[in-house]
Amino acid sequence: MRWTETFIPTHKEDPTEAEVISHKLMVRAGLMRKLTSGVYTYLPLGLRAIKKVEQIVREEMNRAGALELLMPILHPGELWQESGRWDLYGKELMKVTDRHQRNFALGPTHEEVITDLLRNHIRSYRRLPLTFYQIQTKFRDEIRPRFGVMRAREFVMKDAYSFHENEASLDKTYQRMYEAYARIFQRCGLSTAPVQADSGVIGGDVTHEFMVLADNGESEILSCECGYAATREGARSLIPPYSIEEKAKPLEKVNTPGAHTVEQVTEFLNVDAKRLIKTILYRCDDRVVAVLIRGDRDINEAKVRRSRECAKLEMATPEEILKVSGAPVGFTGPVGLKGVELISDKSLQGLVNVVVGANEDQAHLINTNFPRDFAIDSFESLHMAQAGDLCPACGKPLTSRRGIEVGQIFKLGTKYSTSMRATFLDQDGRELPFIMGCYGIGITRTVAAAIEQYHDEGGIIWPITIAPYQLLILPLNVDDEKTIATAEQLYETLSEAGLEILMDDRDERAGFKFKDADLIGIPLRLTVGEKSLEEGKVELKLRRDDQVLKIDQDKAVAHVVKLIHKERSAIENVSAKK
RNA sequence: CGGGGCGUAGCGCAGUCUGGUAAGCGCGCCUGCUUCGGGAGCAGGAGGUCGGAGGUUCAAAUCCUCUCGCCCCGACCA
Repeated sequence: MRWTETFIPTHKEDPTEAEVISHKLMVRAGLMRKLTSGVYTYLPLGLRAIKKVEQIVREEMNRAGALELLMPILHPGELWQESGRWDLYGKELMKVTDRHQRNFALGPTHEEVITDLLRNHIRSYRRLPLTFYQIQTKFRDEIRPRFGVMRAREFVMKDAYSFHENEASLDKTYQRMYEAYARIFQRCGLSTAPVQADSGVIGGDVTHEFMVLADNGESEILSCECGYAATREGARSLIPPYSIEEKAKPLEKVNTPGAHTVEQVTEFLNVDAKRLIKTILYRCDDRVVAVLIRGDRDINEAKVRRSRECAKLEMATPEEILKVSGAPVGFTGPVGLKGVELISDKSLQGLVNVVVGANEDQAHLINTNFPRDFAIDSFESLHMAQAGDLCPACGKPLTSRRGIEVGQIFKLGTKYSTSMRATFLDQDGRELPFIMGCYGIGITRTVAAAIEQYHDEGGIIWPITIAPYQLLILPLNVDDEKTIATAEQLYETLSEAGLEILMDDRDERAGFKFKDADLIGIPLRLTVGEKSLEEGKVELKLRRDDQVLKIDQDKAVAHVVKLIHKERSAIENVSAKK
């Protein structure tokens, strides 16, 4: 492709709206433009990088035995009502109505549609297992889109769904996908870490996220030197033990005017937050559950949801709190709390003489002890993990890093097949729900993550496997006949050799073209200029280092082909061995 | 959803408080000359319903009301 015949609107200045480097560079390098909040047009250069990632994903999905199809972006509302997610998915589900006022949703993910397909067409265990995938635009009405394509509302995603007759078959496919994912990200040149995660609204029990480590990533990863790694939400950390060597004192009520947060209460009473119990009321489907946790810790709602097996979990409203506890928000406590389940995080074990809300306006109880003053129905791990907690695998402290989630795989089980009555007949003629798995990769986010990982002050440094072009030919002075003739000839010969080439044939000054070359980050650059041509040479340079290699004109083709091969295999052979 | 900020030329911004030759700057774009190996110089030029609607006024980018869009922070931990 000739620069003058394509569309690469580069910019010298950062766009004001961009915060993170990948967003800035994707705009500056002419990869994309914003249409509206969280929605982008991918320009030719950006689209080429996206297509490269897609192709790698496609190859690896096919290799793993998945079948490509393409599902609609517009989903009938009934399908989502059937699975229960019409109400449960949340506001991110973009709902629309057609001219007949029929309800539709823009697909944020496709479990419903694929399950509907399978239930209509697969009746026998003999056809299982089956895995389908698609690469398609998704829409999620994010509460706050940001960081460009990293948290967009409209984005390209690969999603795959597998169907099985039993757990063993699901395990096998899950493992296969896990390995495919590792290969995909390696082939994209990315270093990723698989971590244990929470399954959120998708559902299911076992799930891993693939993270690209990046300082400004949105997700916090807790990891241990033993190899354990999990997201903050998914971590099963242990809280360092804290016990108090004190005799139980008599229960006492104290006035705590105006103190309705942990901070205010601890300050008012001059006690450590660890000696306070927070009592949080949740509406869990149709019942109310009180969750107790030590004052210095936060609750992991995903754990509560799983523990109570409820579909919808929300904090109780102030009205509900008043009704249940008899006191306004800020004074709830476990003593005398009636009509609710009382579950506790394990962080309460070992506590003596603690502070709790009195279920009375402007009052707390001190020197509370259990089971003397109240009973706890069960002790479970319900806390949000944090750095410094202990590794569930080996007991050493966990450390915190940040990452960008580029892929996630789930064992769904029968969540959707049961609610949507998608069944097959096993060999004994029994009707059973499909056992499912699902597997996503954020394609556009992967491109952004690659830029986060590979850039310098000058711009992007594409890994060659996902670069929009492999080689940039840069004739310095397009008015010089010899220069342009040489460049044209190299362009032609190397194109015939199968290389993807961009030639900067613009009539611009050298410095200008060099700056743009660095900005758009094509991995190899072949500079053709009068000075070197006098010696019969052209100049070959890798974007990622500073060395300029002067090579004989007639050896240039062979050299370039060899170097590209070398660059590719540096990335791809690693994955081949794994 | 709450709070804050911003909408003026393709991009980045000043001007708004204090209404009146305040429609301006830099980059980019067009023409010409010079220059030509890391975002050139000079000269000339094109380009704006000042986000939109309504209002106040002799007069509105500027004041008032409404509205739309964009960005940032926060979002119930008792």
